[in-house]
Amino acid sequence: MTEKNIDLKIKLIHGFSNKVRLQILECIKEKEKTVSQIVEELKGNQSNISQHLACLKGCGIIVGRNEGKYCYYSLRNERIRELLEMFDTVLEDVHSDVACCANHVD
Amino acid sequence: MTEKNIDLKIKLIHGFSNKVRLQILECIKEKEKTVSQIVEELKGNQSNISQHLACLKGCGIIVGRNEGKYCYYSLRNERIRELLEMFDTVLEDVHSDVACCANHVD
DNA sequence: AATTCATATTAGACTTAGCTAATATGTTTT
DNA sequence: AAAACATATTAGCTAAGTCTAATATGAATT
Repeated sequence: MTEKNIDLKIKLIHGFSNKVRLQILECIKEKEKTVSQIVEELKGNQSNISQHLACLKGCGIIVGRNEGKYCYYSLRNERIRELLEMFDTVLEDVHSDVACCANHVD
Repeated sequence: MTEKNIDLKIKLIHGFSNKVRLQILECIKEKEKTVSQIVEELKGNQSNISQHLACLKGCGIIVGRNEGKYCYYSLRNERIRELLEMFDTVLEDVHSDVACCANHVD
């Protein structure tokens, strides 16, 4: 793996490593939604959500589609969905250990 | 997904979202290694590597095994390896999508 | 039992990520 | 063309993550 590739990989994974972003992904997992729908469902701050959407888009995790004044976001493809499911699977394995990771703040 | 579970999920994913940690994982992917072997191979700082190992361990991504004065680290299980491979697969997608999407900005 | 070796921990500086509030851009609606 | 609406961008602040250097712990060697 090249230096450049590992940087891209970090960028990709980083896209998943935030609560708001994970919630956005859960939110649009089944079907595309507009920014305001996401803001509404997550009870979030519009600016904040918009920034996270930009991040997810920049990471290649989601895609945006403009329609008039709305912008619909959805997962980029099926593999992203599979990856999300894989996280859940691994999480089941790992459940108890993660709970005591000292390197993170709750 | 419960509130608590989503936090655990973030912690797990966070474990993968750092260059040094990804390099460590690549390094021990095939077989267990001692801390000093990892430090040597990555040409890294001992303290730094040790902290990242603690993080990976705390996230349930790797396990440590003491043998005398040495400590051997390895991937926790096969699922972790699969997840690592999944990242590469998804990364390829992102690459190829980007490659054939004229509208994409860097 | 003193020294060396392998690893872990701590402290402090530095960097990056994330948040909110304010403002800008662009598109409909009136 | 003005107002309302949807989304994006920017600025400034705070919190969290990461690094290095120094020190501690604990096992093996002498």
